[in-house]
Amino acid sequence: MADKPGIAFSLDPKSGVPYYKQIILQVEFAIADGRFATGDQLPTVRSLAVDLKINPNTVARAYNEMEIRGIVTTQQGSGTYISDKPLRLTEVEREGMLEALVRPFISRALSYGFSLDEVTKAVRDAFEGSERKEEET
Amino acid sequence: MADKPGIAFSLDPKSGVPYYKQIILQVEFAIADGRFATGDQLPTVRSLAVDLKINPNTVARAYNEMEIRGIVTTQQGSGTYISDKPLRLTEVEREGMLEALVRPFISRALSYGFSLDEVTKAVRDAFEGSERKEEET
DNA sequence: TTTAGTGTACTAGTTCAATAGTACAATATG
DNA sequence: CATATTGTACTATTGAACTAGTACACTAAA
Repeated sequence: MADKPGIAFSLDPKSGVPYYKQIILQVEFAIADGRFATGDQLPTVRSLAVDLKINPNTVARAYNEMEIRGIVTTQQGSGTYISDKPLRLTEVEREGMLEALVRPFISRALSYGFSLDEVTKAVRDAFEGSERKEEET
Repeated sequence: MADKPGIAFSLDPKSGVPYYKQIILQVEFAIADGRFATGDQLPTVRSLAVDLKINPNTVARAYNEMEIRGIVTTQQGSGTYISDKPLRLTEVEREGMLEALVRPFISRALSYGFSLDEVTKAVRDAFEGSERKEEET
């Protein structure tokens, strides 16, 4: 509790997932399971770039996308921080975003012949798998 | 009922979705809502290419991907047909595929702060939106 | 066997996403 | 102000995805 070690970022070059997306995912997961909380500072663009042996711009791109999504806020000269409220959207925006998220997912599930029950169960399982981690905090 | 007019393919060049994927999606949806059934013949590579004013190889690529996925079977000299069983997977394969489909979806939903209830409801809505079309047949 | 139909193979061109290199701008802090 | 630390802008390169052009190979049917 004395120091926040931050989270351990790592990249898998062979995964086919772009570096900047890997960074975003790791931050998102860290927020989801409590390793990052409101106000926490992310590693600086440069330090993370050195750490991961990639270009600062690649880190910056990840941070920028997250800022656009409202996940973090950046202040030049100071650093990048987890947003006060991870997401502050109107109800309409939330619904629109959720629908945009769900639609392609469902269309694929449908074309593969999965039933509503199967999908619902899989969704619940996946959710509970994630929530379990939070309970430990 | 006398003739099968087939489905009306169309492409949107501005959508950003590759042509071959648009074709796949249209076939998948046509299967999902009953406009295509087992054994039906797809338009030939050439005729669809002429129809959509694209290269035969682009159509062929769509058909190939669908064959790999088991959605259609092709026979040179004859044509391309909807598979006997749209998908014939073992239970293990089905579960693996579903999980692979669900996981990234859920991780995004989580990072945006959506609850299980919200997601479940959205999934059900999306599903019913698709099923409704079937009831008309 | 011929012929018209089917899918396929190979090559090339274009576009765009992803990343890096490098220099710049803003801010905190002494 | 000075200077170290923060994020940012601009450009270039690389590699992969996508599509097209064209020629080929297989099959059904006359």
